[in-house]
Order: sequence, then C-alpha cells, then structure tokens
Amino acid sequence: MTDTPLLHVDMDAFYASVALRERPDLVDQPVVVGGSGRGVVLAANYVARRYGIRSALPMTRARRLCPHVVVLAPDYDTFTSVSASVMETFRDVTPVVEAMSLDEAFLDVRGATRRLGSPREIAERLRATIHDEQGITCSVGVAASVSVAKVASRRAKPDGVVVVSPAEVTSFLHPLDVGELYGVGEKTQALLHRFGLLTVGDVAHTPLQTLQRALGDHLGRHLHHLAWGTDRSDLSPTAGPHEPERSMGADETFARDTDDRDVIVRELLRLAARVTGRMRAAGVAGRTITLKVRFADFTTITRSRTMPEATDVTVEVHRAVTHLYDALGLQRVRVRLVGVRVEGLVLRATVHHQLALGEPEHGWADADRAVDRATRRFGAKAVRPASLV
DNA sequence: TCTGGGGTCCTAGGACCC
DNA sequence: TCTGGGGTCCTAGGACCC
Repeated sequence: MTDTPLLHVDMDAFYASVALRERPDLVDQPVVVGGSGRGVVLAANYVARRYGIRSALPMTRARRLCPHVVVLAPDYDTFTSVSASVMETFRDVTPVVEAMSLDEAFLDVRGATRRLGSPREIAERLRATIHDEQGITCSVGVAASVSVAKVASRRAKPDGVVVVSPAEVTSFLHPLDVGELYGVGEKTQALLHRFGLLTVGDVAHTPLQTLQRALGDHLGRHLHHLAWGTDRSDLSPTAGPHEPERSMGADETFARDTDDRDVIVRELLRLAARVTGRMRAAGVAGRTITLKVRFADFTTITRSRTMPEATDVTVEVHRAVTHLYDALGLQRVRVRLVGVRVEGLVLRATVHHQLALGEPEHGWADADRAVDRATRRFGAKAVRPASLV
C-alpha cells in the first residue's frame, strides 16, 4: 500500500534532447528546436535556458537573447516514435497511464509496488530505463493527486525525483507562488496578485466564498482544491477504448500578413482538406464549423455555424468557413492567420445522412474517399484540389 | 521579422421550451 | 398584465495546457 500512488513523468527539454542525440557535438552549445520565420521556440536545452530562452518564446527574441544559439528543425516523426517507446516503458510498469502529450504522462503505480518497490524506486527505475534506452533524461513528481505530482515534477527538473507525501503537501505547496499551480496561468496569477494573494498558502487560507466571488464559482472552487492538494487522483488511461476527440482543427500563420481574399480562401481550402482528412481517418464527423481569423495586430476572432447534420466532407466545411469569412465584410484588413475547426464530433457510423431527392452532394463524399485512397498510396502532396496546384 | 499549432474547458447572453 | 425558474442549444470570447 502506498499513499503516493501517482507519478508524473516529464521528459527534460524533450524535443531538444531528442534532436541532440543526432548532434552530440552540440550538447554544450545553446540549442533550440523551432521553425524558421515567424515561429516560436518549441524546446530549449538547459544551456540555452541560461540565456533566458524558454519554450514559446518568439524565435526572433531567442536570437536576440543569444545570437549564437543553434536552431534545429523539429522532426516530428522521430519525436513520435521516441514518445511511443517511452509510453511502452510506462506500460511495462502499469496499465494505468494517462498520456498528456508526447513528452509527459501520469502513471498510477498502485498495482505495481508489490512487484517493483516503492513509488520512488519505480520512478528511479523508469528514469534509468529511459536514459539507457533513449538517451534522454526525465523528471518525476510523486504524490497522491494529479496536480501535486505535476508541480512536484516541475520542482524535480532537470533529471530528478520529488516525492510529496500527504503529510508534506501543505508545507510543499503553500510557500510557492500561485502561478506554480497547474491551471493557473499568467492572467489568473496577475488577478490573484492584485487581490494580494501571492502564495498558494494565501489562496488556501482565503474563504471559498471570497475566491468564488472573485473568480467565479468553478475556478474559485478548483483553486481551493489545488491549494490544498485535494484535486483529482483518478486517471483515465489513454490506451484502450477512450472517447473520440471533441474537436479537430488546423490553422496557419501566413509568412506575411495578407488582405487578398483569393489567398485566404485558398488557404481555407487547404486547412479544410487537412482537417476533414484527419476526421475521415478517425471515422468522425461534426456539426459545428468554426472559422478563426487573427489580424495583423494579433486580435483574434472566431465565427461559427452549426449545421443540421454532421459532416466530414471537405467542400462542405470549406463552403461554410468561406461564407463565415465573407460575412465579416473585411476591406483591406491585414490577416495574419486563419483557422478551421470542426466541433461536436461523433462517430460517423452514428450519422444517418438524410438523402434529399436529387441531392448533388453525395458525389463530394465519394470524391473525398477517392482522395483519401490516393493520399494513402502516394502521399499527401500527390493529391490536392485543383485550385491549390 | 515580436508572439506556432494542437487541443480542452468555462463563461455569459440570448433563444427557445416547458 | 408585471415578471419565475430550470434546462438545453447556440455563439463568441477567453484562459489554459503542452
């Protein structure tokens, strides 16, 4: 029996660590993984962090902070395969693994302690295995609840383990800044600071009703739980049957802002094709179609329309977002990004398409299926709508 | 040449129904 | 004829996570 059954395992600077396996000559240099142009830093090694470089930092600022930083392009195929191997290592320990992303997961090791030892011993064994097999390091937080384990792994970085027993939870959490809590971002942190609530302990000792008045019922209650480490402790294993995604979308920032409707409508077609292609591969369809537009000044709006029936058809999604775009009535407004998202996804098998008499539409679904087959055989570049050629 | 792309969840107002 | 109350759906925006 253990009173700290949850492990949060988080790879250290994952993309950068994986990229550096191919370039051991660069390990002592400041290195970031990221795109070129208008991108942001996806991961920075610990040398680069000494210059103040962090993930999500605009690439231009990273270069300004450290002009000799080495920039490596992301290789998602490799990241995905390393991630899959790491997740397998987790599943050798316990079937209860909730993957949060490519580089982190929660594990419930309750059922493994008899076989493998204490949670701390399991954490150290995992770290050694991942280091030997993948050549990268990770950090582990061990606790009784999801949020405490998450905060603990962050405190363990890099390349360490932090165990927080139930008796230690308040002395561990309460001195921390409120911004350290999992789910408290920049805005909420600033709001809490304005109320004079600087530490987690300050929040913990604020009456629940006061928190709820300031932050709303839900967030107030949530924060109260986070501050006492009484958030959820049950995981939803990622493997095996799980609910389909609730939405799928794609967006793209233009290399340069544009006010050209043709360029924008063509980009919307590419995005609609990408999204519906993924939907068809996953066997889902959705009713609510959302257009996202970000302007040159970074303000962002969304416009959505809910259809009578769920669809996964490229031209239907494209037509919907094009109508939404035209309805904005933009005149010479510079657009930075457009996005397409489909929400309210259901399994396509549950959608019974009402065939209207003489409906011309069913031909488009057939066309999509033909495109999907060709894409599987010849690759994504081989088949695309005529207007994108 | 500041600020990606993939998601989830919550809020709040209005419509509409009972 | 003077103001209810609950529930659901839709839309838009915003916060947060990696």
